[in-house]
Amino acid sequence: MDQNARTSNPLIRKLEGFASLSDADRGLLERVSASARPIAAGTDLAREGEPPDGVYLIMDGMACRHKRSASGARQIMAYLVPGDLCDLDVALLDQMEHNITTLSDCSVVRITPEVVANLLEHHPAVARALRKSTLVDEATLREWLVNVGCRSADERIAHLLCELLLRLQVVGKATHDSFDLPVTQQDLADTTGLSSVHVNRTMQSLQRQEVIALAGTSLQILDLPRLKALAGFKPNYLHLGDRAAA
Amino acid sequence: MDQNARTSNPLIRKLEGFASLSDADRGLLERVSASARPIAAGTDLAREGEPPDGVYLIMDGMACRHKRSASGARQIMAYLVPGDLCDLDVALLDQMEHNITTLSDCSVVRITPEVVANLLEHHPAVARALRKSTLVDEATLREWLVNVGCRSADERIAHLLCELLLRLQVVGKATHDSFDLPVTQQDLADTTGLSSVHVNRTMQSLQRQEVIALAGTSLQILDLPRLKALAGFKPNYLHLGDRAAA
DNA sequence: CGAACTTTTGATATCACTCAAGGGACGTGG
DNA sequence: CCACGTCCCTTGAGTGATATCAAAAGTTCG
Repeated sequence: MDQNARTSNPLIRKLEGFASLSDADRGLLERVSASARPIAAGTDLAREGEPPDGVYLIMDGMACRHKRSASGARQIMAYLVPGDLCDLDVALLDQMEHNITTLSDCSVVRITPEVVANLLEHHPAVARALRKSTLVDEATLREWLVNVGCRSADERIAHLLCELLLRLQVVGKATHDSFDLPVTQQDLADTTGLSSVHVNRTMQSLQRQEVIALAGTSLQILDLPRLKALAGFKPNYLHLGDRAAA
Repeated sequence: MDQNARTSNPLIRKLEGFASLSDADRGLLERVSASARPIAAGTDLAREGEPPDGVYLIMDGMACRHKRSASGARQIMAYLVPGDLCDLDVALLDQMEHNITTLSDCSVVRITPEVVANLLEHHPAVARALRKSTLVDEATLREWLVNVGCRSADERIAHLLCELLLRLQVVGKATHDSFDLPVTQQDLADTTGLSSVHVNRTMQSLQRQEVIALAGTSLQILDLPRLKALAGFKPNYLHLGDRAAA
């Protein structure tokens, strides 16, 4: 089943880690994800206060969930990377209570509620994988709360980078030790609950320690064991099973 | 349908806000929740690293999800109040990646995966309500991330209290302006990412301003508009619809 | 080539933390 | 019924991590 995982389709790669898919399942997912459209950076896919408009699947690039507090500060609550899709059951809600916005140029599929319902009802393996994937998204959100609630600035940044490396590796968007991080330091600040100035200093410190190297938007992890140790990173919440070896 | 909501069953009260239930649905839920057992404060219902053991439903008291960071700090990631139930699909996971522990003496129902599956497959209105309820739990988690990521100490505490008042009102566990808060200041600290000393000072300040009054574990909101304003509280994430009037 | 955005740097400020000790409240056992 | 232990709340003093402010230096792109 692993040779099949060598598809370049990030959704299929991810879901195969959560359930064994049949050729028919894979074909179906291939067809569902074929209608990806390019979306420019900074585009809202969903807006707070508006009714949800279907389920979005990211095929390339990065997007995020975020909202603003009453005082105007922005909090990013999730990164959506290739293979991620937002809220299977979102159609049940009248209103979004947060925004979904692309952070970089993206390739995105909009899946209608009908197609989602069909997947969930008539394709049990896919349904299981999708539900499991949703549980992992929730676990990730909880881990982010731990990140902001409990960890120091250095730990927060290190933890975020560990997580991204693993998640991107799973869908074939990271090599052994590097990946593209197409977000500003302000975005990282709004993700980690820090100021952008402090994110800058923290990233510099990690570079001076030769734990990471940054060239443009390309991030290389020079010393992953060290980065994990700094972060106190335990990958169990991603429920990757044996894929967590990395 | 509102006269029916006057049941004292917190699960039914909550779910009726999310979908119209038939008498049969209500009867079924009544039967499911009839087997509540008393559980002492400080008991683990689920432990990190262990396989999940079914779905828990809180009928009375308060429990929480929490985990410890590598450095030993505890983060509480959710409060479970009467009517709340944890992760419908949790049976899909091999391992818990967080703990669920009672904060006070509780009355708890363990629902087997089979019963959950039956509810989801054969009782569409109940299934819709349960799924919607899960979406609200997620939205609440996101709001908590905003709370720790963006807000000052006073705002965090005020926001938490606003949320609890509303959630407890929905299930009939709060009067117009007061409810029981059976948690220590250390618990509140681990919830909000503050130190217990600072929680103490913040609570005192809210009392001095005559926004709240605390007598033992009983909390009274003296000036709800003020408390909401302090918190920048917007209840939309709870998806209460017209019940959010409070 | 200029405008807009992002990164970087330095100086200063502050909110919340830590440490440490005292005072209640509550329960248990003598 | 009192003594004692434990847990929680409270207070004060000192500290520190991170924020804020402001400006300069890069970068990107039309």
